[in-house]
Amino acid sequence: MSIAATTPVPEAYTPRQNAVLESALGLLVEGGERALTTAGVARAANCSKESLYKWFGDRDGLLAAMITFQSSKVKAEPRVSGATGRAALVSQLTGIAANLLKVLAGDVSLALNRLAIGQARRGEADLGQLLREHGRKPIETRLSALLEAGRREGLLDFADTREAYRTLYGLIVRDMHVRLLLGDSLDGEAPGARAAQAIDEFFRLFGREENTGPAPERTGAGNERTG
Amino acid sequence: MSIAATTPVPEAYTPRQNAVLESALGLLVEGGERALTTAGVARAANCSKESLYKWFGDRDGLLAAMITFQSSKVKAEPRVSGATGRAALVSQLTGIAANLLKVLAGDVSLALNRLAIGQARRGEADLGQLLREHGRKPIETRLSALLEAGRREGLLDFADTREAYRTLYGLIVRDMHVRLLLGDSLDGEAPGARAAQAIDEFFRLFGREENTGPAPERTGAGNERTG
DNA sequence: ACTGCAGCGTACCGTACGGTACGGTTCCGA
DNA sequence: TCGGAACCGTACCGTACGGTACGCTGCAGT
Repeated sequence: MSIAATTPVPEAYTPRQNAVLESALGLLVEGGERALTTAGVARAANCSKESLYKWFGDRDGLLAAMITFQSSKVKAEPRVSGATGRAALVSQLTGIAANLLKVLAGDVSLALNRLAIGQARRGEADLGQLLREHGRKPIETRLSALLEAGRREGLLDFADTREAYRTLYGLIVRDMHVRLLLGDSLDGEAPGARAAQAIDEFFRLFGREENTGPAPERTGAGNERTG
Repeated sequence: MSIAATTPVPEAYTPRQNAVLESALGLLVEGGERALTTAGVARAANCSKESLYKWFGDRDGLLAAMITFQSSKVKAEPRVSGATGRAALVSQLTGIAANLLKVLAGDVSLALNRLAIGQARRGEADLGQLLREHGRKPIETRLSALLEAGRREGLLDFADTREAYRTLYGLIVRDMHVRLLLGDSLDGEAPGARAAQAIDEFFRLFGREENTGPAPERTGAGNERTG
């Protein structure tokens, strides 16, 4: 409950601490949570347990620091380009979608999500909230901004941004994330192809046909799918 | 690794063992995995640890038994009605979707998924595989059968059943499952409304418009293809 | 009534882990 | 050169947990 409070202010760690967090993440990606013992982290990072406790205060503090550290690494997202038009919107959405799939399927992301989920209980959800805040909020804000821009341009038509975002998320990710979390391996499922298809489906649901050229839905032209 | 092998054949437990598994599930729903100690289960179920080990062989065996037991409880699904036509298909799909949402959001399901996910590692995924086998496979087969029936009736149009199923799953569940697993609480999001909307969206993607009109009874009519 | 079995409750063991303490070393500023 | 701070490595402590052993009770079969 005091995860956000244990770290007083710094929020940015020294290079040495970053290295320790890095090897801790490696340890987590390998053997899972049970491999993430304080002694193990100290041994893997060539540091002392005493330093660990001094820097992160607690084992939970270490876990929280690992999450914020990892999210800070992924923050290197480029800004949205100012281009307008349907093609630009589709391109940007597809890029974000593919990136989302790639991130979600990454080893470190999966390990951290497994850690937070395994930790979560009914009410208390320490790491889960932290992970949602640092991992999912950014994606949501970026996608939502893009959707609303598309709506302002008259390319998209939806009432509730959050609802539209969630549907888009569902079309992109489907059950892939939970399957991966449960240990399944995604067979083929190239991120790029899936992203493009999801964006296409999203436009068929929320696109304004006047701007899409040959309106597919009303004319019964058919929605051919390629599996 | 020997989860499926530890239980020799029975697969069905005595009432006493069922009661023990029930209280173990209750213990898991409450305090999470760390509350699920062998001593705790024995105390909560008024049985001895020795009996626990005799019945389930191992702590992992107990966990696996909890999963199979819980899935056997949910197996009380009614068969599909033989009714045909678009309305009947929509009704059945909506019912299954709402039921899926309700099950996924259930306390026991969430607790077991958290347990299996927390346990899962890169390669090894003991409980995860078991959960996928007993929890997700049934839903997939039922929904897939329904989708293919709709396609045979000319109500739906898709090439790959598995792909269509996954998109439907994404439309229904979206990010709700992972959010719940991470400890978030679904704000409003009534299962019925979400299910109906998801089915509607699915039909807008994969429905054949020619048949959306009043087609009340169509006993096994073929696929008339226009154009 | 006798016997054996299933099961409860408890005690016990070994290990593993979170957390702390301590000595030794390096490095930096005075 | 000195003092101290940071830190490494290791040893140590208490506890908690998985797993086993043992004594006792109740019940079925004969």
